[in-house]
Amino acid sequence: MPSPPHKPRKRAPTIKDVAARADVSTATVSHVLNGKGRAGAKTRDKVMEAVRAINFRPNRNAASLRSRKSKLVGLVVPSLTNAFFARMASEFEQLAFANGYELAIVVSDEDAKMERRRILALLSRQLEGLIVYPAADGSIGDGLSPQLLPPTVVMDRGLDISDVDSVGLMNEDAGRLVARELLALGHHRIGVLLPNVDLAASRDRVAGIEKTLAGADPAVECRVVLGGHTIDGARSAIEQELRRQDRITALVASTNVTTLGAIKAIQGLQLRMPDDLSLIGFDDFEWMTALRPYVSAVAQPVNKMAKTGWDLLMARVSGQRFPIRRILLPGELLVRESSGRIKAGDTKIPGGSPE
Amino acid sequence: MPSPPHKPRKRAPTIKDVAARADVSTATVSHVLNGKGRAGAKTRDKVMEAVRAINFRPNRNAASLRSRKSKLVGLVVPSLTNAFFARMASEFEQLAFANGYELAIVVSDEDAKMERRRILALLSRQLEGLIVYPAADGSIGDGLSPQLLPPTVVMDRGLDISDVDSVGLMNEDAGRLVARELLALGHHRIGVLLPNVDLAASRDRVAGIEKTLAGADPAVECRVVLGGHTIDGARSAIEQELRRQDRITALVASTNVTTLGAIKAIQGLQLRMPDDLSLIGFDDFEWMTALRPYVSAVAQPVNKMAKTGWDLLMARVSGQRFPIRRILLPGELLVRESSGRIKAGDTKIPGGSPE
DNA sequence: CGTTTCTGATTAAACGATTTATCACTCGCT
DNA sequence: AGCGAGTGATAAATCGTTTAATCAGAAACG
Repeated sequence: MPSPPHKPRKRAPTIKDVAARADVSTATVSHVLNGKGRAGAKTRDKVMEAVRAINFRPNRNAASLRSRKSKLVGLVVPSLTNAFFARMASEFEQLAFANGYELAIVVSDEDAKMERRRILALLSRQLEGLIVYPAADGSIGDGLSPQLLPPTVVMDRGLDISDVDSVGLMNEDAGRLVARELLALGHHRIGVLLPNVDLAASRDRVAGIEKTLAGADPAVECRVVLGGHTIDGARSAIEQELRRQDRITALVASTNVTTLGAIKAIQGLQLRMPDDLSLIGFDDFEWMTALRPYVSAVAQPVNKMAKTGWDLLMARVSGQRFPIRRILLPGELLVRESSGRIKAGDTKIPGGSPE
Repeated sequence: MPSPPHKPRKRAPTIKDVAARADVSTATVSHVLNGKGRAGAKTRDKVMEAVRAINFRPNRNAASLRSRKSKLVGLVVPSLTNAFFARMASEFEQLAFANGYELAIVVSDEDAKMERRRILALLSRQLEGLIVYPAADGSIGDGLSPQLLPPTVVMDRGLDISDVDSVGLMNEDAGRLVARELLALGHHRIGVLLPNVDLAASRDRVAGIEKTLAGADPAVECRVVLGGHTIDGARSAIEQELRRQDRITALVASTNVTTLGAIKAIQGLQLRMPDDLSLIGFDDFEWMTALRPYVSAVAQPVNKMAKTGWDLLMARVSGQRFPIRRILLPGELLVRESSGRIKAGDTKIPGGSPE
């Protein structure tokens, strides 16, 4: 048997080691490293030299303890397998690092209780700021008092939470955009597939759609279907609707998950887009270009949203005081291949028309 | 102008506050909370009561400082927008939380220098363990000495790094699987699309393919194409090959990114799968079911990989000593719609098999 | 009853940084 | 020469926990 590798793993050098080697006090080392106090040019060099020589890296736990600055911000997302949140997490991670912070990412799994536990765990690390995509609207962490939290920015959903800044999409406007497009294409039975009614974002998107449809000249029917947070859940939920004799002529999916679920359902029933049914989804990812048809969707300004949220958070973290800010960014409707004019004799049972 | 919200943000309660309220020493509180020392039933109750009353949450920075246990493990991934890594991150996050740890996720952006910087930043948080998907093979963090690192598990790539445990796919076997399938289908000009030659994982997959093809009875041509780490990069790289007169009859894409790139290229050139070209990719995600055709691929045992890596790491973290372990898990070839027999007229090889 | 053993709880010293207050010294100025 | 201001560096307290070392008292024992 090969002998186990001998790992010395000697204790990491501390600021004292640096001080000793540079023949100065630890205070001086700290000052040099953080550029705080005054320091002469040659001592500065001595210190830096020593730091390099023994490969010193300050223990951030100790630093945080004393300075009360953790250089840590938390990010709570409902899921990382959802490409949208993964993308957002990626954006925030970049921003954090670029600003000398670290990002602690936790996953709430779309569950408020879990969200609470995760946030509490984060809290014990003394984060300076928190970015949350709440699992449910109305509160953070199932009723966690904002008093207990560091400066917080709520993203995308839960804009109705009081006392916290938030950044989101102009959801109602996005809904309007989609509805208008569909009306222009002549659709008159429109379905809306959303995860559930607990999330303001989806609710608002639906509201935008409904309000627009309500004013339509020839009356337009609007059917709302709840699909949950999984692709297959959404698929089976909408499948029922698509099997109806008088099925909808167009479908709006209010999230990327429901969009994927809708596509699966549509494909499973051998319906063709946009001939048999128009589909407009939400969110846009590079890999979606591989889908046939290339699905029309409302794209969110992912980059700008992250930047806006981050800047807002940093403003608070740095102690600026200003009234609660609620920033909404516009979505962009990308008309692609899955939406189009309704066919003349539209109500037809799946069975396929010849080309 | 509305007045800014008045945030008191009073200092968080400390263990001293608990001690005072329960009328015991801080040591006792600590003992009760961590179940370490001896504690009487009634004092235990008093303490817990006090903890609840003032809503005490221990400052983990202080705890880590003293106990030298950070309850933190780091995860380094090349990207979070790549669904595979996002999925893995998600798995590890679950595992970490379930075991009372927190996961610090950092993104190296496929760049060794960046990987180094990120790891160093993590290190200052005193992590107990590190899980890395190296950006490049042969070393962690562009030559970071394992001596400086906490217990580390290298995932998926870089199995040739000495002195660290690792978990990966049986890449060469996976390559063999794919090659055999393609041979069985009668293909004789096979392309392989991989990001680059710097990563052992892809190299091994290719090696498996090449070795298998080398032994084929009627000689089989194998063309290797480098596509980089982006979908569009892969797309344009393979497009050239697909435009050739004597283009390949089957293509293997060694990662999910190159798979997507290949699909885009194939669609762009109006080629049909599997009639004009067979495609077998790597990685399997739920949303891929929305792709037409549903692409054949080698699926990695994501769940088991994460679990294996985590357990290995925890074993090291808990101080167990054993020889370096390199664990390889088998991939599973999922034959779906994008791969099939070559069309009869396509081959000009004498003696072509007629079915 | 005296001694030992256990039990439950405390005291006080870390842990590794930051920060406040202070100090010694050099200049510049009257 | 005397004094105030400015510079560069330091000593020591501190952050909120954990933990090693004790300690007082009760129970057990001969």
